Order: sequence, then structure tokens, then C-alpha cells
Amino acid sequence: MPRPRSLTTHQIAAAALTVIDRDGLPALSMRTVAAELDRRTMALYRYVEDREELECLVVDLALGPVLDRAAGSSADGSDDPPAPRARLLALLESMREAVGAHPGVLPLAVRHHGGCLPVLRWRERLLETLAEAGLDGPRRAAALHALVSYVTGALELEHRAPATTATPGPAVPETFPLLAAALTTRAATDPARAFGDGARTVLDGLALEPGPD
Amino acid sequence: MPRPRSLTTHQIAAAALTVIDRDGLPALSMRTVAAELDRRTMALYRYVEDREELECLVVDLALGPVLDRAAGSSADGSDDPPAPRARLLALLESMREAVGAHPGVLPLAVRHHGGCLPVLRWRERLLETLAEAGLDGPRRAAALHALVSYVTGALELEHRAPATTATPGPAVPETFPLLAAALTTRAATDPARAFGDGARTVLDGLALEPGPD
DNA sequence: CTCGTAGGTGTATGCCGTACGCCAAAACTG
DNA sequence: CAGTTTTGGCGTACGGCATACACCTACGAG
Repeated sequence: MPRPRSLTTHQIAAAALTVIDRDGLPALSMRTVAAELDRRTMALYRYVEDREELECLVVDLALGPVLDRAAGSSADGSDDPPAPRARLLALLESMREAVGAHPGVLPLAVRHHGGCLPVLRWRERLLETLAEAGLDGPRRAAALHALVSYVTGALELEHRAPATTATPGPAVPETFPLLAAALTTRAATDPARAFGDGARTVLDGLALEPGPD
Repeated sequence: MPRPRSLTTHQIAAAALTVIDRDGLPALSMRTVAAELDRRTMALYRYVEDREELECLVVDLALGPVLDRAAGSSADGSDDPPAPRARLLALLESMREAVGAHPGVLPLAVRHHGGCLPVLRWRERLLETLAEAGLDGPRRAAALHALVSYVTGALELEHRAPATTATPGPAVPETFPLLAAALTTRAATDPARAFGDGARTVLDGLALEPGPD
């Protein structure tokens, strides 16, 4: 009986993501998203409760393909199944790729890190693989905490790095020589390689068993 | 010759920190900080360029005592100097304590993570200790990246955790059994212990040399 | 064709950061 | 002690934000 809806939450999330990718996260507002959809601001409130819910939709959309590249725990038909360690690394890197495709949503993903389905699926996959690597419940929880912490921090550092390059004013190189050298090294390092190296470091610390078979 | 200043940037930062600690980060605004100092809003602009500079002042103030507890690399007079690994752990935990004293500033610290002097000092200490542990330049930079990433992510997770507890709606326990178990384990774990365990995991992965002597 | 539900919109409120201009306080100058 | 000038404090105002509320109208069911 009622007038049908002319929008979907998916369209709204896509519009918001377009705004973020084009103009940056600060440009995200109910007004800009509505304009992207050729609607007036208040029309959005027929679809989302408030701005926070819209942000959750964007995170869900942007992080949806997080598991597309990673094989995960399911059988993939290949005759040489990768070791749990390799699959864990692939899972971590798949999260980096998903965030890298839409760097602007990272602060949103961190803020709503609990209520996002793709992230929950990704964590479950992580735990499954940790279980296959021979870790029991408590060790799995600790390993998950270490891995998620590393990924969260590494991505945050990677995508806020431009601000770091600008030295705050006082003579940094003389006062902090080691830091200056480390920053130089970091500037010359491929971000993907730096991420992977750190991930391997954490994995080394987990003392995984060699493999399932 | 001119009229003297009646405020200091330190007082302004302290007022802002008071607001954050009492009413939370969302309550921080030029107006609330000015009110805390019994001034009108615009008076603050004689001392800070804009809100961002005020935020940097708050971060500097809140994170100032980050090195107070950690012995660092200087001689501390004790007849049993701790191993580099123990000092690294102490440095990481000192950052956790500093942030824990003012959890509200964490998002600000992450946003301005490059231009904050206490953080630069803390990182330099980290690098000094890594050097004493026998790591050369490139390995130091990689180790710093791993450690800072872990600390950043772990603190972010620890202080945003309340939002995680609230399950987003759909049946999480059945769909993500391992995650549900891990969340239960995590809820029953002392945050300080969880942080330390993760930190030790990363340190294990760094393959440090036994000691300087 | 009629009617009621619900989608789209206009308006308004109260926040926010901050640009601009005024005034008075205070310290140096004579 | 008076004048000058520099500058700190403040009032006002503007544009942008999220969003509450009321209005109207397009649409499908009957």
C-alpha cells in the first residue's frame, strides 16, 4: 500500500564511500551523501537512524571483500594446501588490501570495530586457522589479540604516515638520531613489505606448530 | 611594554585534559575549555592557532610522563641492570600506563602521532634499547614498526572495547563460535596481562640477542 | 477514483570552529 | 605623572554540522 522506497542502504553506503574516496573522510556528512544521491539531507533519515549507522554501513561495504583473496580454512582444491602460518599471513594481508582500497574508512573501521560483519568473519577465519595450527582456546584468544592489535596499529600508522613526515619543528635529527635514521629507512621501504615483515615477526612470536599433517 | 599574558599554554592543556577526563573526548571544544578557565571562547585563540594545536598540547601533556617509570637506557645505579628485553617490555608498558591515565586522549594521540615530543622521546628510547640488543639499523627500524604498531593497536582495542561487548544484533555465538569463545576469554582476562602477553609475543618474534654483557 | 500510508522535504534548533573588530589594560616613554 | 602603543580579552557573526518536527504529496490497495 505505501509509497515504495527509491533507495537502498547499499546505495547509500556506496554514495558515502564515493564521497570518502573522492573528497576524504572529513568531507563525509549527511549533506554530502544526500547530494551524491540527488536527495535532500533529511531523506537519508528514512533509511538510517543517524550518522553512526551510516558509518557502519560504509565500513561493512568497504571491508566486505576482505576475505576474497585469502583462501581461509576451507578446502581450495589445490593439491598443496598452504601451511597455517602462510594462511594467517594471507589473512592479515587481505585485511591490509581491503583497507588500502579505501584508506579513508580506516578511522571509521577502528571506531566501529565491534559491530562490523566482515571483520567478525575475518576474525573467525583467523581463529579457525590458529586452531588448525594447534593452539588451544586461551592461546588462540591471546594470539588473536596480538594479531589484531598489530594489524590495527600497522594500518593506522601506514595511512596516517603523511603527517609524520612533517617534522614538528625543533631539530629532530640531532635530538633523536636513531629515530631520524629509522624514519629514513621507513621512507625507503615498500609499505607492503614493512607490513608483511611486522606480521611475520608477530607470527614468529606465536610459536605455531609446523602444520596440520 | 605590552599587556602581559594571563594564561599559559600549559594551563590551557591542563584545562582541556580536565574536560576530557571528566566529560569525555566528545565534550572537548574550544567553548568547554574556555569555560573551564573562566574565559570566553575567543580568548584561547591568543594562545593557540586552532583546535588542532590545542589537541597537540593535550597529547603532549597527557603523554609527558611516559618515560617516568621506565628505566630506559641510562644507567640507573642498580647493581643488576635489566636485560634489553625487559627494558623494552617496561617501555611498552609505560606507554600503556600513560595512556591508561587519560584514555580519552588516545584518539588524539593517534591522530597527531608524529608531532608529539614525548612520543618521539619514547621511540628514541625504544631504538636505543633495540640497538643495545644487537639490532642494526634496518632491523631496528623494522622492530620499531612492529612494536609501535602493536602498542597502538592494542591500546586502541583496549579502550574501545566497551563497544565490542555489545553484540551487533545477529546471532554471533552460533555463527562465530570461536570468536564468541575468544571474547569470553578476553572478558575474563586482566587487560594489563593481555597487553603484556601480546607484547612478549612480539618481542619473542624479534629474535633479540641475550644481552649487552 | 478514492484514500491512507509512508517517503521526501522545508524549516528550525543548538551545537561546532573561527574570522573580524572593538575596547581596555598595562608597560614603556616623555 | 600623563600619553602612547601594543596586545590580551571579548562580542558578534557566519557557515557548517546533526537532527527533531511538521508538512505535503506520490503512490499502491481497494
